Amino acid sequence: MKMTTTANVRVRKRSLSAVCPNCGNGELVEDRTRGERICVSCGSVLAHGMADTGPEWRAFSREERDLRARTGAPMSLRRADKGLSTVIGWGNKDANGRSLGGKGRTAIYRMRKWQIRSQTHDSKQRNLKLAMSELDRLSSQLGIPNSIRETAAHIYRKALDKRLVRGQSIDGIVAASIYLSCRIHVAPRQLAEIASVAKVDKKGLGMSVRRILRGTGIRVPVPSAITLIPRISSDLGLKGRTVTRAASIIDDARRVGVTDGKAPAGIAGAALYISCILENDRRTQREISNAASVTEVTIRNRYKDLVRKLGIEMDFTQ
DNA sequence: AAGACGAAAGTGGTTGA
DNA sequence: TCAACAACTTTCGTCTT
Repeated sequence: MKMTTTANVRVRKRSLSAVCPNCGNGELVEDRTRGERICVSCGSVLAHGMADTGPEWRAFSREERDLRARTGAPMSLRRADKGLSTVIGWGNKDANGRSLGGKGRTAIYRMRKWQIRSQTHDSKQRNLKLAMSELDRLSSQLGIPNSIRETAAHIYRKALDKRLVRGQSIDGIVAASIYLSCRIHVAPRQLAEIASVAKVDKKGLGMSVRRILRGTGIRVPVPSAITLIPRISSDLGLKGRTVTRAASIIDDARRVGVTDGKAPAGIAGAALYISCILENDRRTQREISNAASVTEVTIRNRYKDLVRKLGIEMDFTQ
């Protein structure tokens, strides 16, 4: 993935020329959830992998976090206690160091008791700490923006509450939460993509995803081929015209009903392959299959299908 | 030599009895 | 629970550019 000089991107956002260098007209729009800048008229993705505004450091405990953070405490679902807990110490002394007498002591006992009950202390907190640090690590590596991270954290908490994490690897459930969160934000990543970064295999990840879906009753939109187009085509560095053409091919395909039951990535890859040829912006089947995380064979099968069923004229002589 | 093609066998998931 | 099934993958030999 290309990295742009991200430091400048955000600061100079307003002073950017509003004209797309690809199509010459059109207006540029920043899509923060995907970390991309997009031309509204031709659809070309002009920059991606934009600044990750999260901290560049990692921390494994509250103490480390507090030590490293250079700003005040935000309230975030991604912190094990949402950053809001108060701790009552164990000594039977008051603020001046004097021992407490009988009455004060029983009061403190009572407060301590309720405080401990109010945080399902130990195991859950420990679990969340590990999970949230893994969540940050994974999503940084995948370039997942904060909004999607928060949703992922929310999903993880839900899973934890429903005891879905018991007996499963924390990492696996975290990865699954990220996967689901991406789908909810209609910025789908594929299982294989996330599995390659997480310490779980694709099969295990899929099982965790279904476990969460079943256990929590969360509803997520089914990923469609069209939502995969921006991601795949920006990896390939395609022309804007090629991208929009691929999108319209998928539109047609859906109307004709060619997309049912097929892997969205296969359809997306095939549509891109076709529009690459039509727009004379050639990419090999291998390049596309890599970007779409499917095999060349699948690209071939799908694109034959599409060409046949949509009656697309393919002219290879150009 | 690289890319495209398609056959054959294998895999994991879904469906229906 | 099992078998049948569709979609997809892997592998590999062949053809095309």
